[in-house]
Amino acid sequence: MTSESRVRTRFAPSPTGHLHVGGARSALFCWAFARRYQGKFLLRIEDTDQKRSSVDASQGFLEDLSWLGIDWDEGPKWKSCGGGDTGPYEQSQRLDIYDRYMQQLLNSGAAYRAFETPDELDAARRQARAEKRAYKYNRASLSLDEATIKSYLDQGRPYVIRFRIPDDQPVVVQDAVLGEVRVEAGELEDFVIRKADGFPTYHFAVVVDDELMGVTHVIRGQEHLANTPKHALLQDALGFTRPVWAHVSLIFNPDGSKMSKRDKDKALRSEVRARGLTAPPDDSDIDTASFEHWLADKHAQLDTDTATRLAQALGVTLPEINVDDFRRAGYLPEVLLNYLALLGWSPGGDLEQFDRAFLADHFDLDRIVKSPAKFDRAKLLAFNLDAIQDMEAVHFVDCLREFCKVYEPSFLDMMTPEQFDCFALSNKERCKTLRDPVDSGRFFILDDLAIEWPDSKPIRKALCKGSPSGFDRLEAVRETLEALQNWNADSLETCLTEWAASHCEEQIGKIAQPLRVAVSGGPVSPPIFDTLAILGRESTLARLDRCIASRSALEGAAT
RNA sequence: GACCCCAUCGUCUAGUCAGGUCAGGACGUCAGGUUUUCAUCCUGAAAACAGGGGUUCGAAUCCCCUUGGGGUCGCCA
Repeated sequence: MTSESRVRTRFAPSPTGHLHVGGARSALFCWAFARRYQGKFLLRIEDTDQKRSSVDASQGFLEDLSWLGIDWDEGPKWKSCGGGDTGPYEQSQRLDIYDRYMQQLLNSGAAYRAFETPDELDAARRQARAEKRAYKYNRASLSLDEATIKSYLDQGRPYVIRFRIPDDQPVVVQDAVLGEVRVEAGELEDFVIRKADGFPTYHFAVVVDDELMGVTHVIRGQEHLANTPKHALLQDALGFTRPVWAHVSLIFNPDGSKMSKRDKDKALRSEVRARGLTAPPDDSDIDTASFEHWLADKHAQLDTDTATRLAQALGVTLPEINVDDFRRAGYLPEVLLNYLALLGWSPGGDLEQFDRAFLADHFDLDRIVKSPAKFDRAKLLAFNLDAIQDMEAVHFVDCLREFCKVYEPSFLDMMTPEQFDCFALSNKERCKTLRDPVDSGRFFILDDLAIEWPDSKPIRKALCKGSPSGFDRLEAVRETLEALQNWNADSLETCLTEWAASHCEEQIGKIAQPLRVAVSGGPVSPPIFDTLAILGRESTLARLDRCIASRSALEGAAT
């Protein structure tokens, strides 16, 4: 491959909301393809919608991308990524560039000014719909004479610029995954390339930027397939070279609906409607005006924090759809990356689990799957488990510590570093996510006085059933524990195994489970010796005593 | 509705481009087993070429139709 034909790919998100998994997969494919051919991967922020763009959101994208390990060679600067000399990489900074090319099209007659108002167009669309006709812009402004146009301009009438679709010629585009895609003449309408506010539309900006940034391969979601003929025509009119397109199929929810970044808002809105709420719940901390606006506009999105608060107030579980959601849920970045790659691409054969380096060596366009894929959380979870089990123990401890630092700082505050290490290690073999240990190990950081033994089947089974019962054994073992010399997992194991030999017919479970319930308030914990070691002698005995003291209440409830 | 895209176990997929192995793997499911709880772990099983027509000695594979699914139809990207 010559240096001129060096691969250059780009990921071009609009900075609205967080990076969702579909976008992440597109970015990953672009990245992998560039790496595979020693090319460049660029990042460009498509912020030509003044109403929706926000600086914060694009920061979120960068963070999400870099968490996944997708680094970009050119684009916005962020840590060690970004830079490059085909920028600026924010479209809002490139307005003068677009205007130049816009003028070129205007001069050649390939584009023209159109003065219809949004309301007029809206009415025309509705009418077409009512008449069961496909709507297409009627080119009314194309036949305006120059004097009229000049007078409109003098009056300061707002206008857009439309691209004039060449007549009578079918558009054929080659797609690296789909093959030839053909659209007959007359199917396309004269689409808008510059909005009334002077900003280019997506179609125009994307074409100009891809050319100027030397993009050779455009890998993107199939939702863009219908736009591609428009882009091809624009490129032809501008004298640009067409890139290689590769349209990747979409990712769906298990129920078959499109996995959309708006799913959270959808879930929230439908709950709000189901309850007939017209004002935000008291504890959601949302002001009424923005709540009403959000409720009325199905395109509106709540930011993550607000959505989370509202979900809590409503008792709704939000679907995981953004990269950040999976991070919060305790998935490992390399696992998400692996799974995402597998959703729509495969290396062939039976290989499924691989890392970033493998992708960078082996990824190619010809193995991208054409059909849409459903996102299977169970499989992701299984991959995450495999990865955690394969990890070096010390690395896992580091990962869990990092996770807690961000999402569960109380675990670090309430435990000594030694306790935390032991806590992490005792969970490594049994957790599927980084969140599992903190969810199931909440009791570790609770005050001893906060542990309760609610009346439930597993608790009664462990404490009340049998003769001797769990309570009987707890009372019997207390003294032995109190007298134990060195309080650590090994000595606890020796001690309790010996004790079980003489008191439980060598069945360690007979004492393990009552102890587990006594110190945790529930039937689940890490291995019992680790659990007691982490808790320490003082907490263990305090919880034991309180549990024993609750005996009559629980036995009373059981009858 | 119009246009475009897609179609192998429940799910992700290998096999398709160069027709010829009991259609392979993984996740999930089910049945056993190991285990101090949960989670692991081990063994085994059920499970698919959407339907119909061609072409061919032979079709998951090539062609056509039907059906089903999806995308797009914005001064969003």
